[in-house]
Amino acid sequence: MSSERYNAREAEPRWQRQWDEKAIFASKNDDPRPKYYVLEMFPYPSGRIHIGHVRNYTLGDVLARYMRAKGFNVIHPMGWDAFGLPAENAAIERKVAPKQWTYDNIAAMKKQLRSIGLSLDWSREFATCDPSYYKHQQKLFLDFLAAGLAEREQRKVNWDPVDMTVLANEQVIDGRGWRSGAVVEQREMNQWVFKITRYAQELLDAIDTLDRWPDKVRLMQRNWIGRSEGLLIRFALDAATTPAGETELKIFTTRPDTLFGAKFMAISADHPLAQAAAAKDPKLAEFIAEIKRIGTAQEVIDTAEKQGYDTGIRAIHPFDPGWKLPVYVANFVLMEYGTGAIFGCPAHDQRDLDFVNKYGLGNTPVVCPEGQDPKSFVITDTAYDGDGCMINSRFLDGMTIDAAKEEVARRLESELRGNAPVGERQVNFRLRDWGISRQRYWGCPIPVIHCEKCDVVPVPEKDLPVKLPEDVSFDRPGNALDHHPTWKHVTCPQCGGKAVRETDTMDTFVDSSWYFARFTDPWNEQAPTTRPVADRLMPVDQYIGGVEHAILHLLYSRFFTRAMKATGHIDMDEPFAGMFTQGMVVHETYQKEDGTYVTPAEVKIETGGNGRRAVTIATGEEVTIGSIEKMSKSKKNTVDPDDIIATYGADVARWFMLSDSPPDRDVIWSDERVQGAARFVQRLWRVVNESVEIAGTTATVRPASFGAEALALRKAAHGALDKVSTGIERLHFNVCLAHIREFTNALAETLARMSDKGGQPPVDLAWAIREAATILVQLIAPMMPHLAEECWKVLGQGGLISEADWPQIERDLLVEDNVTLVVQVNGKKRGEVTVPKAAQNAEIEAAVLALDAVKAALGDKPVRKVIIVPMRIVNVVG
RNA sequence: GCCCCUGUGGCGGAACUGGUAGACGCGCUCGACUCAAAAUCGAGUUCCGCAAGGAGUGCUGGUUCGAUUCCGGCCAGGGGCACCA
Repeated sequence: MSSERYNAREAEPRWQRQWDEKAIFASKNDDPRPKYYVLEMFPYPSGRIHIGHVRNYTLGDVLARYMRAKGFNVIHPMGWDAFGLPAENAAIERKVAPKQWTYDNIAAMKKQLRSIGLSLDWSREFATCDPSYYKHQQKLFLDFLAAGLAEREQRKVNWDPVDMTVLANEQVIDGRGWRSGAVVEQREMNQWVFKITRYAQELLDAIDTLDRWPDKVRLMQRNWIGRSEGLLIRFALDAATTPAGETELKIFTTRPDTLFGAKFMAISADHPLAQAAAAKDPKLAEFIAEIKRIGTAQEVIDTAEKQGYDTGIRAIHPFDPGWKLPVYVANFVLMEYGTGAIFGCPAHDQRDLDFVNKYGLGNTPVVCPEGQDPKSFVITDTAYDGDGCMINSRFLDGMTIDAAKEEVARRLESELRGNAPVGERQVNFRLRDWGISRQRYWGCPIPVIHCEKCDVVPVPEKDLPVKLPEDVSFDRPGNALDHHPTWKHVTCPQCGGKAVRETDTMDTFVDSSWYFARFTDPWNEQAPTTRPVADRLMPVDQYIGGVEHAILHLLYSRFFTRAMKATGHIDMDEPFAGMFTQGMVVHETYQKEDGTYVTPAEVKIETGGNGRRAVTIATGEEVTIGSIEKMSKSKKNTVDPDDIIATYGADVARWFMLSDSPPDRDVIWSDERVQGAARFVQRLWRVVNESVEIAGTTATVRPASFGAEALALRKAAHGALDKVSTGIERLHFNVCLAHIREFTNALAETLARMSDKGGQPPVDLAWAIREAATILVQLIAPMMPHLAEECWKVLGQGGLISEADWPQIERDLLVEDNVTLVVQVNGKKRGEVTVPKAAQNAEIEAAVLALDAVKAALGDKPVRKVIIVPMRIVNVVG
């Protein structure tokens, strides 16, 4: 063989330098071509790129490079989601300033990203911790505040008394703070919230328009928003039993049909009525305190028993003034949902049934399943929540559930007490407003000032950004910003009196809720976006990231885009036209006999006829090959992108990431398969070089006609081109790669035949070989750009393949004159016939019935029917 | 508990709107080249069977000339939500 092995280690940095020097991936906002915006979720600068990033960015890069070749102005930016807790932890543990730590990490990771050969537009880069970014975020906050989309609210939060900070639910483990281990308290605190609930219905409805989003994500968002329709009912309270001033109790129910099965009312411990009653009843006060102490942490909810305390208050049934219902304070009623009060219908709700069975309140079934005799229908310890016919319900008897719901709603809506109707149809959402206050230093400062006289005063726009101080100390737990000796002390912009800054910073999810819009014009120093530019470049055409962000990040971004529209920063509702959730990279685990894990780099896989075994490289000790799991430090089943690139090169890593597994499923990292990718790199290199050796590079005139062999090769080339093009557009990369390999095999076979014959190919075949090799290289260019550049040079093409146009498909070549039809007898394949495409059914039938295999399969049975599916199949029914 | 998704060779997976199941790759077996190894090339590889042939897409019914694909029931694995009234 004349050609040398392809040397990725030498070639890759060389091409990366060339791309950089020519800045070919930097997109311009005045580019007249149609835009295509590809975005992968930007990384948190933890210090190192992990293999999941490599997958994420490779997927996006294939699409970006393809769309660029198709003539689009591709926007493919990258930045850093740079605020967050790890920087503060580093500051505490390693005595390095959060800012320093973050920017060092960014520099290191940027270098790693470059080594992957991604076609990123670094001219648009920013980090969310840059004051030039968060300045605009503060402006957005002020605009939202002015528009009533940001508010201050009393909220219950998880408070870690040792670290002196609010914790997210995910940071509370078994009721304790994840870092301090302290028992977490529920505290009422003043929090800044974004009014996402104002868009609940809109966010829900618009999910239907997101036709390029995964169904799974859309469903998760629907469930998260959690719309339910029901009836708000004002129960009157028996005056003799209630604390002063309380005359009614509002409840929300989705089952007004079961109103005649009511046995009790239950209210949350936080309900005002409960508070009022507790003022007079020390035992109740104690009960409430107990409930609050236990809290509502996940663990507790699963195990805690339903508990209630009879307040002595009696509510009056809306359809029967004489019917009194006891009002309990119950530990399972949430103040945050509905009105914080319910009526209990034990026969048809399991939780209510458990409750009455504990307190001996009994139950009355009001919905009778079909085929059941109402007289003998009894509920003991399993509630019935199915369909049926109303019973024991006076004027509702005999109705369906739906009719009964309607009737109750109709009657209560028209019944007035005071000036208001007793019942009101209402829609409730599970979605809550988004609390954004965090008692953290390393986040975007909330630009408001608290003045004793003027209350909350927005920071004037001219004073933005409110910059984070850099001389902070992390000696004490809690918010370093709050501890800073001078930072928070300011004069009030309104009255000039003494005032303090808000020391809470924004949730880091805020930073990532609009970065995609900022990428459209990160150079604008005056405003978050440049309207015409943002309107033209948005929405993101294809967004790619992990499914773990299916709800929060994507929902917040959808809200933010609407809020930015309402405040005039952009003119659209949906930020992401296409969304793709990629799977994880997983790996086998290896365990020594003593149970300790070993990294893949430390083991060697031995294969043989009797299976695979793993031994350590150091000692040869056999280790157990364990389950395939998400890569994690604790299981030590990680691979380092740097190692992979150093050993095999970026193209191999990229090719591997794209092969075999569909991008939305998990991919198993396996060294054998990585080697398979490496083999393909060399094979492709050989095939291209051989093509050039056999067919030359000199451009020749396209022959007027092609012989059979040349034509076959051309058909393979254009067939592959067609399939790979549509495959990339559908993100079916694994199938694209299979087609590329098939086509490579076809070209290699043609070449092999040529060298067997030992001669020069005829001009038509030489031309076809050159064409095939060129198309092949262009097909792999989005996936393996470095190798493609190197091959492009070998092919004698000028310029960079990264700047070349996607080849034109000659559709004529995809059309066949003859079709091969599969022949079945009674649904079983018995043979094939090849007929002219224009053949009439009668001709086809005759040809099929003449086949020996068909005659044999039929035996002496007569032909009853012949089904001919054009272009596909013939089925003879005997 | 509620909702959703997925089950195809030894493995990852392919199969357009019902129309040749197993493309492509990994692994394995045999062979060529080599003193040898690596690399490369060739042949084979769903199962049963020497073969002819038969069976086969988690199991089980159904619709259809024909089902991996559509419908019903079940089993297994994974995910989301979860005192949501």
